[in-house]
Amino acid sequence: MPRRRCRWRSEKWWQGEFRGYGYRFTIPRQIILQVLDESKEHLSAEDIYLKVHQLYPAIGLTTVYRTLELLVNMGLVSKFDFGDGRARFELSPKTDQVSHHHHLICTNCGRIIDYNDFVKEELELIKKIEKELARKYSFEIKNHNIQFYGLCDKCSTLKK
Amino acid sequence: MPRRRCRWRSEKWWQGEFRGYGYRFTIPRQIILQVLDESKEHLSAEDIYLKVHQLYPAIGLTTVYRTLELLVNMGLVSKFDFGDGRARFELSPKTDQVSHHHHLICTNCGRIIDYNDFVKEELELIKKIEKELARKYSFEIKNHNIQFYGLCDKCSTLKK
DNA sequence: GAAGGTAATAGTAATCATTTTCAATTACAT
DNA sequence: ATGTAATTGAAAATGATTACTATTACCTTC
Repeated sequence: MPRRRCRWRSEKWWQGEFRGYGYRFTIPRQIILQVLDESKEHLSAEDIYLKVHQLYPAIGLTTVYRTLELLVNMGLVSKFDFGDGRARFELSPKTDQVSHHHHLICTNCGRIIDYNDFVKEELELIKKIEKELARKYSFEIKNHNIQFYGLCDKCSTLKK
Repeated sequence: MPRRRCRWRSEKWWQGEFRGYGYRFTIPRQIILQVLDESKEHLSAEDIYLKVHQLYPAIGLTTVYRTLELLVNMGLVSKFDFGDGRARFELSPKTDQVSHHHHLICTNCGRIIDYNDFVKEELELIKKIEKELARKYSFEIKNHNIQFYGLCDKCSTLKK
């Protein structure tokens, strides 16, 4: 089992990222990144707030929202909508802690399955599409989102 | 120029769809489908309500929401989230009034561009992925969603 | 063709995630 | 150490969507 480094104590690679943008690397920002780094799940803003709050009760929900927005703009975090009325957040794959993946969403129970089968093929096609669309529509593509909706095994059998 | 048939006067093919589900084909439902059929844009619930309201002021916003939910469940309408906090609705491609397409979303101005370049290739890959994921995760895929985020030509040049 | 029963509707009020406001605090360059 | 703009937290505001309730439209059965 790989030993987990205590990332948030040492000078973090994120810190440089903040400096580059001219942002301060404050405690709330550190803690929020730490929480995102530690749980690979698809956390809502409130989920994150609750975890952050355990580590650092002084950090408020507003700050969580504000920080997440910042991180999304910086490209460190990806924001998703799975159709349940609340946004979800994950560290971006470019942070290389996380492998590139997409999502299966059960429209019945809300379960989310990450998959990375075919991601290579998907990414190849996406790259090709991006290039063509950039040319045709003069559109500068920064990001993409692929998701499948349907019924997970449990809900699928339940409905029969 | 193809002559537009006056679809909502004649017995509409939708009507049968409703009967099949055991739902009534009421005036609000007709009008909402008509509005969706006439404007190929990406309308929010309120956009739809305003258009519906011009044709039939008695129809309320609640009914619009309820009907859209019904239509989405029936598969006649697709629901999208473009990240601006309100859902958007379009007639589904399966209604064959609309060609299958995906979306480019400008994260700066919110402009939406429909594209159907590469859709054939996308659909082929998607079909392959669906089959594999269905097997591997016992997941019954009903639908998919592909979108690209970035900057449209105007916003891209503005930022330089 | 009328009565009865259920589905569908409108309007209002409530909900709930997310933003805004604003005064107080803090990071960090000097 | 200090000044200053960036950052923060609490409370209030916002805005899309949903719940509730009384009413109405439609279909069936007689």
